Amino acid sequence: MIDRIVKDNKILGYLEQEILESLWERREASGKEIFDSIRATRDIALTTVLTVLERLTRKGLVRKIKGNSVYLFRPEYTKDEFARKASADVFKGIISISASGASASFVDMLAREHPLELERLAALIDSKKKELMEKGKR
Amino acid sequence: MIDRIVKDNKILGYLEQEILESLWERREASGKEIFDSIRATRDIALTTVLTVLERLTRKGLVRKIKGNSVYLFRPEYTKDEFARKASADVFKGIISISASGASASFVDMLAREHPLELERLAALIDSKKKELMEKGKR
DNA sequence: TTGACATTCTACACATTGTCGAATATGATA
DNA sequence: TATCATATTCGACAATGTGTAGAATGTCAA
Repeated sequence: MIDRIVKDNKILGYLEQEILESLWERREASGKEIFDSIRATRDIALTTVLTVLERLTRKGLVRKIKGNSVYLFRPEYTKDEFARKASADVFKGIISISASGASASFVDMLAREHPLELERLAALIDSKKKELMEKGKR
Repeated sequence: MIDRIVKDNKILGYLEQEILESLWERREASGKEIFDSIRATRDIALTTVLTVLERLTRKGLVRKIKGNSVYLFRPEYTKDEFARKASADVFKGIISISASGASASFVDMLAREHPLELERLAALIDSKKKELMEKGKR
């Protein structure tokens, strides 16, 4: 039920994310290379990949670079940067609905998916609190 | 640019969320009441509201109850529950892309939107860590 | 000039969301 | 009971986003 709300749990479409992931792995690649990497898994047309690459470029997520004989694509942001930026809005929306619910959910999920990150998150909070206190003083 | 990815920063459509919010405020209301509450702001048709209410019901977010002379609607979840559930999948997706990026972004956003919640978040992490340690022992 | 390969265009299908009018159902009343 | 007002449901349309890919076009070397 509720699952559907989130549009298949993706910030991007499946194929879009697939392609981005492939690009993150390679740092830079031609459309054909991406195509090959995806075709390894499933049947797909080259033009489909090209189209999506084009769309990602239009969205500002991928940069298209003239190479020697082919265009090359590279992600405009690192995974980290992307996660940061892309999630900012989602977080904002969710926090605006319920900050406490969002926190609880986030911690749960982080604990389940990346328990080690809990530590870093705690540290982040600490420094953020200090930062806020500094601001408060001024 | 990146803003667009998140489908207008919403987990739900604008109108859907507007209606849900109105329902959360009222605990329970007829379609007409919701309609009135929204029409106070902008021009909209009754049937539009009814339709969306119907869709929210189908999505399992709202319950439709036969009242005396009219159907009544009430949210199936509290705001908190909703935020928790709805965000779980989004968080999962984002964490899977980059746990550290997600954490950073979350803390930033929380600090900006609900600084007081930082405290509670820190506490949540503590208890979650303890919980994990317990599990570890067993 | 002709291929072979690269790139762009155009298009379709499907799902979601906002938007309503038209049709229909229901209950009170003349 | 026939009628009216009101409530509810149906069916539709437009816009957008995404996956999908064939057709058309461009480009460069032999």
